[in-house]
Amino acid sequence: MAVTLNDIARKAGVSLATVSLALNGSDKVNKDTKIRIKEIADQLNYVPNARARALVKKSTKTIGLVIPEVVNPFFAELAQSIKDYVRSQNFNVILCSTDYESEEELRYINMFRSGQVDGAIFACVGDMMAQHNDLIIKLVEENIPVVYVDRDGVDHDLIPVVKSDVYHAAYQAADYLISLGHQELAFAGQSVERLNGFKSALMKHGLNLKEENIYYDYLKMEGGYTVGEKIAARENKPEAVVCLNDEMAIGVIQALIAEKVKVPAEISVIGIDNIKMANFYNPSLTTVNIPVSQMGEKAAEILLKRISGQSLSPREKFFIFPTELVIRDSSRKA
Amino acid sequence: MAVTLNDIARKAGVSLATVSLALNGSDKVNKDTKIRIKEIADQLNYVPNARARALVKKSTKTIGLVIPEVVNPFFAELAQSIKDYVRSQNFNVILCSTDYESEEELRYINMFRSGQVDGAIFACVGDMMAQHNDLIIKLVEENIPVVYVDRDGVDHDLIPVVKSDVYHAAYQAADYLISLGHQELAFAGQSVERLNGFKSALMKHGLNLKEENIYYDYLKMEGGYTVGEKIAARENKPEAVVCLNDEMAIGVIQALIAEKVKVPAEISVIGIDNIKMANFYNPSLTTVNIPVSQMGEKAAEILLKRISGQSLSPREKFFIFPTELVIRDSSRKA
DNA sequence: TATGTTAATTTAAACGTTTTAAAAGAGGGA
DNA sequence: TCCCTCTTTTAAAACGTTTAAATTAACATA
Repeated sequence: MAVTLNDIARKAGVSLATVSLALNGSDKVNKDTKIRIKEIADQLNYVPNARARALVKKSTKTIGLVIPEVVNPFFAELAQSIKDYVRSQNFNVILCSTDYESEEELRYINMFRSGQVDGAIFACVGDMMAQHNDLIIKLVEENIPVVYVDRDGVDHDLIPVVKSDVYHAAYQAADYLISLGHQELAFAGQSVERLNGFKSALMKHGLNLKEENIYYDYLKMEGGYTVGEKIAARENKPEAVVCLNDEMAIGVIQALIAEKVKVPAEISVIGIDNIKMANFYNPSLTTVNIPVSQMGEKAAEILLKRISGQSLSPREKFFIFPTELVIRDSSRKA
Repeated sequence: MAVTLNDIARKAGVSLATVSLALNGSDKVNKDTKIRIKEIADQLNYVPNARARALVKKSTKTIGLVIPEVVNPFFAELAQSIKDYVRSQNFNVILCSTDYESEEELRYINMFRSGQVDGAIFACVGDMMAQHNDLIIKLVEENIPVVYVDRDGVDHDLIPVVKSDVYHAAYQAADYLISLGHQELAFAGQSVERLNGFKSALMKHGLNLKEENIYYDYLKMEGGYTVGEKIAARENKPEAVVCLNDEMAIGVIQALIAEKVKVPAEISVIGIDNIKMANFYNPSLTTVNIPVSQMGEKAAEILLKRISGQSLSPREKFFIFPTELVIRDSSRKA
């Protein structure tokens, strides 16, 4: 159905090889024939068959991106920035969302092994994903470069990692709240790294953390909402709460407001990520900025470097971005 | 580098064809050899080369999805639902975001023509995109099925369209506000169809629309914000405003609040889409629900039907979803 | 013994490119 | 005429599958 090199060759009265050469701009073919062939190709509206080309060139000009879900402002922005960079280098991206299911990630890994992509970025979090690390290493050994974004690496020499300093982000958040005079802080969300950063800030100021102030709830708005409800129901409430991410923070605030607890008058709430919504929420959300777009771009850049066979500088093998406190209206002095 | 059928054949001492047949479960090959071959394949960790397979089977088990941007709750949800359905049928999706640029869409169309996908869904809006309709028809004629989502179709028999009744959605929004007793209504956003729905509601109630009450601003939160500012600056403000989508509505409200205009006490604001955030915003957003997920699933279902060569019922060629008013806290009686 | 049947395996072509090595053609000089 | 060089074109292999058709082997039937 579709036009092939052969069709053009027949029409131009030359061999298929000449056509291929001509269209690829080889200087071995006569100028006039080249022009003639190009004209015919245009006229027939020829588009080379990517599958056939990929088969012989061993390159698909496509990368895979594995994220937990698109419906998540953080990962959406990550995806966007990766796509933007990669696209500027004439690559495409196959978006693979796992819905936090380990099984799904496995399917994607196999798909990548089947030669569908030239490389892949894994931005999937979660402990059960760690079990795939060896499979992913196998991927790399089969010459399909991989870079991790915000996922703990295995062996930096095989798999570069691009991260933000979320430990420090949580530290900054807690430290800031304490500097406002708050003494009893709560933490919402399940993330060892962030919880540790949170803890270390308390420790530094000689505050101790009660078990009841840690809420291991689901990392989305709904999870935040239930945390907010639990807090609202307590007699002696914490003075401030650090949330794993902005979505949770919004959920927490929403629940508190619904239960007539004033934010920030009675409780300060702070998020992490600085998604766009943080600035448009009401009250606007104090948070810690994580430079997602920059991270995505960096990861993409590193991956394409790897794909084109360039070697990486030591820094690029473990690239960590700093975070920054963004003060808005969901927090205030004690 | 990667393991091929040939490697397995050599190791098993049979021909390549037998291996292929065996692994594809053909009942022509002897039970024992089949088992033996499968064992060897497992042991070598064989994954068939998708490019080669695609070349001969003329099917990639992949579809393309064209949307304006991932960083947009509406399209993110659409993408998610399409991916979910398609994935359940063992297809993958290449996500293509155009950033509202016509040029980008063109590149994607050509990529689709190159045999990268078995079919495509176009959810891209915008007038300048219409100029690609003939190219897209060419795509279909080359046997790459296409379905449109929320994009005006050209010829229903070639390109099925899945829509929601946005005209009616805007009508519902305006009609509801009028029923609350509001007389002077504003509209924010550029969408002929929605504006027309809005107008028809006014007309039905004998209200006339002043030119100054139409704000043709950008369809995102920032756009909404500037609309909000403009409204706040006016002496005689409209009593209520219908926004093209929830994002704009949030922007409008945010600006109004910043300018000390109370929502909904002084102005009612209503959105369209019913994104998740609408429910978590503060005040929670009155809006008109558009069943994105259902639309995505339907579109995917229709596309896969087409790909597998099934014919469509007349209804499937133009599938329109009803919308539904969702009353929350950003609107109230005059 | 010849013939037919069935089951298992293999050969070979095909998919649409790229690319290397070889062939063909055109001049030019001796 | 022969040989050399240079330019242009072509043949053919390769990429890794699938699959229709051909082959082979084993065995039963007449």
